[in-house]
Amino acid sequence: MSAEANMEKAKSIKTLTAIQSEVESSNKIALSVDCVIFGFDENKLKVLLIRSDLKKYLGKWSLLGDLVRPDEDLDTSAYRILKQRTGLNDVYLEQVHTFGTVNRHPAGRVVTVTYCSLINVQHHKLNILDNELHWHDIKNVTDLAFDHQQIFDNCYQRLQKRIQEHPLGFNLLPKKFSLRELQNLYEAILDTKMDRRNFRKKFFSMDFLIDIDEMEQDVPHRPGKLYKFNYEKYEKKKKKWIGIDF
Amino acid sequence: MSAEANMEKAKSIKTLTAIQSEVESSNKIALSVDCVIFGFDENKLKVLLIRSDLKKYLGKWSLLGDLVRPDEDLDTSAYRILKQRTGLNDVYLEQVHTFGTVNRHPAGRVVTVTYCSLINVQHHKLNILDNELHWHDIKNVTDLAFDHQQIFDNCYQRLQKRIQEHPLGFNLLPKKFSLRELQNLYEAILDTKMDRRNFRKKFFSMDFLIDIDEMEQDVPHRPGKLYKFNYEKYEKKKKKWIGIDF
DNA sequence: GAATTAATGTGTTAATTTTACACATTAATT
DNA sequence: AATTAATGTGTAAAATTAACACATTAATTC
Repeated sequence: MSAEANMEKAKSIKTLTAIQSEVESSNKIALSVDCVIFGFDENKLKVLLIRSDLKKYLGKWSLLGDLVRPDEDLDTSAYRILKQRTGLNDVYLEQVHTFGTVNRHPAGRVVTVTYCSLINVQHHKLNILDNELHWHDIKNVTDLAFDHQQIFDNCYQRLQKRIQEHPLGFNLLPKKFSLRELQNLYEAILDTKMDRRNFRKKFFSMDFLIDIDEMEQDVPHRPGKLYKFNYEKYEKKKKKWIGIDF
Repeated sequence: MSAEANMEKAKSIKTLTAIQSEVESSNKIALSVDCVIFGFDENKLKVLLIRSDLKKYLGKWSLLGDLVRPDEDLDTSAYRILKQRTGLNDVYLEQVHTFGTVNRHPAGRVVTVTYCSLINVQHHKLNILDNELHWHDIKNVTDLAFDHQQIFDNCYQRLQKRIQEHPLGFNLLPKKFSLRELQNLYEAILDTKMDRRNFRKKFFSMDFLIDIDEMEQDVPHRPGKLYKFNYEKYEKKKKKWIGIDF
């Protein structure tokens, strides 16, 4: 390689000290977090949306988001937003993808990091009395503000994939649940019908269900047994599996 | 809910117009892209690293990264960086995760979006003559600058997972390859030994291999048949699978 | 060039996992 | 007491994965 070529190369590869000065310059970008919050109610998978008040998207619904503060970890930011909107902090929350096309936001360049959360609708009803917030049946989620439709689709597909690898669904159910409720949830998320016997077999073989020796109450049919999720056992088993962010 | 409570709520839930003004304010963060570039050479999985010239990390190795430009899509930025470092642009490139703890970078608040790429070392030897760049055996990758060790570990684990779901490995091999080379690659990535017969059976049943009716040349043993990867067929099949970012 | 060596190339069987499928049981309702 | 609609369970077939051994080829050695 010629000296000229090396010079050329040296120019094209930015050094870290160069980056350092750039960091201090105005070479910055607004960064936001958007949360796709799934719930499960009336046997339907729901997503929590907020009404957009931006002129361009007046009347449209959008995801729950906010700018990341300069002194705030990314994950912390996601938890803050979730907390602000739902009052909840002890939930499954996972980073999904970062969206950063130049013109995705009408207010200027905003890169957004998406997080996904699964919460129990029944336990947090009080937090969504606000008119601006609403649980939407995911079947009716279309035409969101900004690129939020794309973000939602991405998260939903990811949820469909991950629920088949990990028993995340428990986060959407009450502490005590019947196997029928569990199956309804899976059928709603995956948009498919499953064989009841094979479904039960599969979950029992996973060995994450604790038989609490209680029955459903006030159901208009033969009550089913109630179970709790064995988080402890799950956490132990997770460590033995291969993967990143269990 | 009382009027006061509603006021309180209105304050805590930031409106989009509020965000708009914030976007224009100084509430911005430096955003970078870091690329974890995997290669395969001498039957070893390698990762391309650059020598850090930041005082704090003098002598340490780091990932290839650069700040995202305000007028540049995130993906575009990743491709630009890859192109700058390797001269390559037509490769598999995938966003992995975004790292954003406050103190991850000594130069200030820098949130970084990680991308992962698989390239063919043989085809791009010329681009890494630069002393500052080096292919590291992944077994010897420890103690990188910044939080790059964590980022690398994350990408490597993800690669291990994804290679089992998708035949990404072809991107690391020359256009023509033998089944032994392919298996060596998988064994290097997954750090395991596999049964040769089952491995071959599996790949043939996938039906992504084109028999080009050529044999290995200049090997010190019985030459094996050479194959090409059927990208077209793979692309077609991808569409039928469930998932996000195939 | 014959013998040796070290790799390629192939098929079957067992084990495991997944799928398909039917009937007895229970408790609420009529 | 009879009816209804759900829960709860087991088995057989099918598909997938795992284990395993020997003949073949061409380069190398003698």
